[in-house]
Amino acid sequence: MNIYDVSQKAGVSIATVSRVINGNRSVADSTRRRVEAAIKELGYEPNVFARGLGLNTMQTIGILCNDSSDIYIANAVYYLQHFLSEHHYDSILCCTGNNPDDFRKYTKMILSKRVDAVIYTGSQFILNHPEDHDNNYIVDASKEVPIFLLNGMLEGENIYCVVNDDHLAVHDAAMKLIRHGRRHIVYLYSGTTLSSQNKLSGFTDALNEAGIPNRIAYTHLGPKDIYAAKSYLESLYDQNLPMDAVMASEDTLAVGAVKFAEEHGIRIPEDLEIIGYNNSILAECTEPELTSIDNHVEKVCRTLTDNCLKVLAGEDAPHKVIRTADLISRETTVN
Amino acid sequence: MNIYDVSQKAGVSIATVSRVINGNRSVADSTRRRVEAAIKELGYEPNVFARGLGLNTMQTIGILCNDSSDIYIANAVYYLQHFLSEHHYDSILCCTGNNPDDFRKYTKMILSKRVDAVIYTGSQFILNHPEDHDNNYIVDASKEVPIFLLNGMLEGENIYCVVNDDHLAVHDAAMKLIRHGRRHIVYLYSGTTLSSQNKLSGFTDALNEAGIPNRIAYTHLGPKDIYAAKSYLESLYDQNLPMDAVMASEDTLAVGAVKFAEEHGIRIPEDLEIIGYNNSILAECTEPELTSIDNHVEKVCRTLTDNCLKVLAGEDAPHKVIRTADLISRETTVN
DNA sequence: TTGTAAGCGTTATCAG
DNA sequence: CTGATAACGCTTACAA
Repeated sequence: MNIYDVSQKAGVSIATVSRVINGNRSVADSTRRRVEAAIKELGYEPNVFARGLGLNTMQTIGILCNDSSDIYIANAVYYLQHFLSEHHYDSILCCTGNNPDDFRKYTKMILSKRVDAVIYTGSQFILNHPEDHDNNYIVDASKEVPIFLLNGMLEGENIYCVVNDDHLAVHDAAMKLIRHGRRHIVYLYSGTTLSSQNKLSGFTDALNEAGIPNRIAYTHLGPKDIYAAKSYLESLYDQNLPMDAVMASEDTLAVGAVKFAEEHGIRIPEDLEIIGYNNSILAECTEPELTSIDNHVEKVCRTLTDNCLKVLAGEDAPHKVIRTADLISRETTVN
Repeated sequence: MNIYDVSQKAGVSIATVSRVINGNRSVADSTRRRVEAAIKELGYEPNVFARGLGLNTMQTIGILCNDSSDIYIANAVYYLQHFLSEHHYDSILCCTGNNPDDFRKYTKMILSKRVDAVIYTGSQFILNHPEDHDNNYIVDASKEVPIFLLNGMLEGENIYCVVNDDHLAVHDAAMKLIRHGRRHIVYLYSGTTLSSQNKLSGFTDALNEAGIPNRIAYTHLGPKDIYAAKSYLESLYDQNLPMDAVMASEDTLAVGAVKFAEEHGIRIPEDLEIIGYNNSILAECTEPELTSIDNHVEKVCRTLTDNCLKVLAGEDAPHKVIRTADLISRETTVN
């Protein structure tokens, strides 16, 4: 079953069939109808390989992420795939893990599949040693296909970024705590990605602006470490260090803070306010429920895929979109 | 840059280059080395489209799921993609939603991409009205490529299933509660999938075996409805119906049960035991932490991909693998 | 508006 | 063991 069968059935040449399939204008209406009927009747589907050979595209987008089982990433992947499929683009998913050496490897792999674009989901893909040309793997890739970064920033002619203003979000949340009179705020974070750094600097900037001595304690934990967060806070507690609020770069870490407070009879939010990040379902699981920063994954993904579709259609798109996140107040903060 | 360039550089014909690329035995070692050197030097990568055209395969597996943002599914997708990529298979991800009409549509779509196999992740793909030939869309697909069902059961020559014994897991967990003296167990569940039905019947069978009048209350909620679960329990409570344990088909629903108990000053586990399902991270977020049934997603996925790779290599594989789940005891049950 | 025919870059079948 | 050469199924100048 191929294009010849259709052409025979419709009594036209394969060129005409091809034109109909590709929505080419110059086909007489009557001919078009005849061909469409033949296609339908035979249940014909063009061979994607042959099509790809001719067009050098397969309507497929490569989605790279470090770990699609992470709640935040899983949501992002879901929305990306969903929005792209609305426009008849398929998604090839590839998880790289967190080893930067693998970023280049998987980028090459996905490019070798001749995807039409690559989406990097998560700021860990942006490495921080410019002198080592660490990010060249992305720049190189951008010479082949347009590149889209979700929560990553990189300049480049063929590179398009959508980022959350993590700095601002954390800054404002910290300011809120400071206005509540909190002076001993612990910041828990994980990783050293661009996003992590922005969040952290948002926090320290807020303290500095408020003239609070920047002797806050903070540490570096894994992204899923509820218990590491809890025991870190316990170690501070055991040292009798004052602590009246906790901010976290991930909801998981904030969950650890809730557990810590509960175990030590510390009242939330009276004695300890807690703010998480991502506004994931975890924020609704704890008691009291977590106040958390929501960066609107769905909208971010929509913006990114809109840009992607524009670029693929040959239109212009902004190289840099900055979105703001919102604080969702629940029960671990005052008010 | 194509196979001709390589052949020229190596001073051989394209046929020989092709043989080297495909690991064909009948190439002299010296020739092979020469070709490999040329490939390396030129950084040549075969064109996947042309390759696909010739071989009619692209080393790609289609993964269908209803919603990849669901924690359980996200984990499954992660492991599937990961294990397949270890064997140089790429994954096309496609989320169908929960409308059965779309199952056929997306199946067709993914088949039109000429994937080498299709994996259906989740039991909702198995519909329950045999008289309507509801599942023919899978059977039809199995005529084109091998089909793998994760947590779904369907007979068929080219269909391979890996399922958890949900019935047994829930049955045993219920028995445990009964042994603890619980007589008023509420079962919360979501959906009407095969898996849901098995869980439910495991529950009712246990009650029957124990001679407990099967006047348990249970209800039908969305899979992510923490609050629906909570308010459903509240409605029972308001009616003064006795209740000394809650079992749930999803951790989210069990989280709702914890919230309910907390709000009404009901002691866990003394007055109310609670058992969730999936042993997700949610089980670790509540206080007390949830006892939950773990069905070992990673191993299930490993078994499935092992089978898949075998079948694609032309080897035999079992059409039906049944795995057992384990109860992970935490703080919402006695002992 | 339509058809002819030349690619696209492989793999696979023959001969040699 | 190696090389011509015919598929593979489609797109797209170029002609008509």
